[in-house]
Amino acid sequence: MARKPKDVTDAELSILRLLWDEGPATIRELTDALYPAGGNSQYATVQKLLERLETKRCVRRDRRRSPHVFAARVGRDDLIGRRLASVADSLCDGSYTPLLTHLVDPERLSAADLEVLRSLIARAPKRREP
Amino acid sequence: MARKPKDVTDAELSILRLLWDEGPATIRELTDALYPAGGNSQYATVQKLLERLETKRCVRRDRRRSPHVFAARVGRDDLIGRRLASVADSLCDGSYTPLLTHLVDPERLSAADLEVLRSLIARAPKRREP
DNA sequence: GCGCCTCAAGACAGTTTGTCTTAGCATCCG
DNA sequence: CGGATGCTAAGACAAACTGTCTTGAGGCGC
Repeated sequence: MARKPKDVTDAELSILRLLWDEGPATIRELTDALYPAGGNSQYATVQKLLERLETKRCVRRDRRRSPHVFAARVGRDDLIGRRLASVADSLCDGSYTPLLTHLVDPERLSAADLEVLRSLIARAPKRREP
Repeated sequence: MARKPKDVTDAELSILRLLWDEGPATIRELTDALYPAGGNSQYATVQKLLERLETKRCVRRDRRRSPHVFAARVGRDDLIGRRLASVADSLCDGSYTPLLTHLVDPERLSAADLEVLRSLIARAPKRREP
C-alpha cells in the first residue's frame, strides 16, 4: 500500500517548534518543555521523535557533547515550502498560481498583508516591459 | 494515538479529480477510467472510496438513479483552501502572511503569475483607513 | 429462471505514529 | 569501590489510517 510518510509529523513538529524558538537543546530540556510533568517514558518519546527527525534530516545531533545536543536543520520556511509544493502538486499540477489567487483574497488578507505584498511585488519584478 | 485523518486521501483525490474534470459519474464509469483493465475487485475499491468520500461530505450520491450517480460536492478550490489553512495553522499560528511571502518570490513566480497578482492586488483594497 | 450488475458490509494487511520498556553504558558522588 | 543517576540504543506495542479485496443479498432484463 506504500503510504507516503508525512514529511514531518505533528508530534515531531512540536519538537521542531521548540528548536526553532529556543535554539539547540538536549532531550531533557525538550522533554521538560513539552511535558512539564513528564516522567521518564515521555523522555523516551522525545528521544524517539528526535531519532526520527534525525533520519529525516530535519535536526542535527551533536554527539560529541554529552548529553547530545539537537538543533533544527530545516527552517520553518523550508517546511512551508515543502507543504506548499505538496499542495500545488496534488491539487494544481504543480502550479502555484491557484494557491496565489486563493491567498490573495480580500477576505483572507489583512491590511498589513496587503502592504507587505505590495512592497514585495514592487521589489520582485526586475524586468518589466511597458 | 488519535491520528488526525487526512481530509482527503490520495486515492480519494484521484476520484475527485475525475469528478471535477468529467462531471458526475457512476462507479462503473469511474472504475473504467481509473483502472482500464479493472476487474471487479477494483470496482469494490472505487465503491469504498466513494463511500468514504460521501461520509466526508466531499461527494454527493444520487440514490434515486440506478446505478447511483456521484458528483463532487467540494471544489478544487475548497480543498486548496483547507490545505492552505492547515499549513498556516500548523506552521504559522494561522497566519497566511508567511505563505504569501514564500510564494511571492521571483524564483517561484512566473511572469504570468506576477501579472495576475498585480491585477488582483490592484482590485483588492476595498477598505483602507489612513 | 438465469446471468449479470449493483449495493452494502466488512475483513484484511501493510503502514504510520505516538508511546512506552528494557538493557547496556557512562558518570558522578559519597 | 559501589551504588545511584542519567543517557543512549534498540525495539515492542496498540491504535488508527488506507488501499484493497471478499462475500452475500438484491434487482433487472431477457
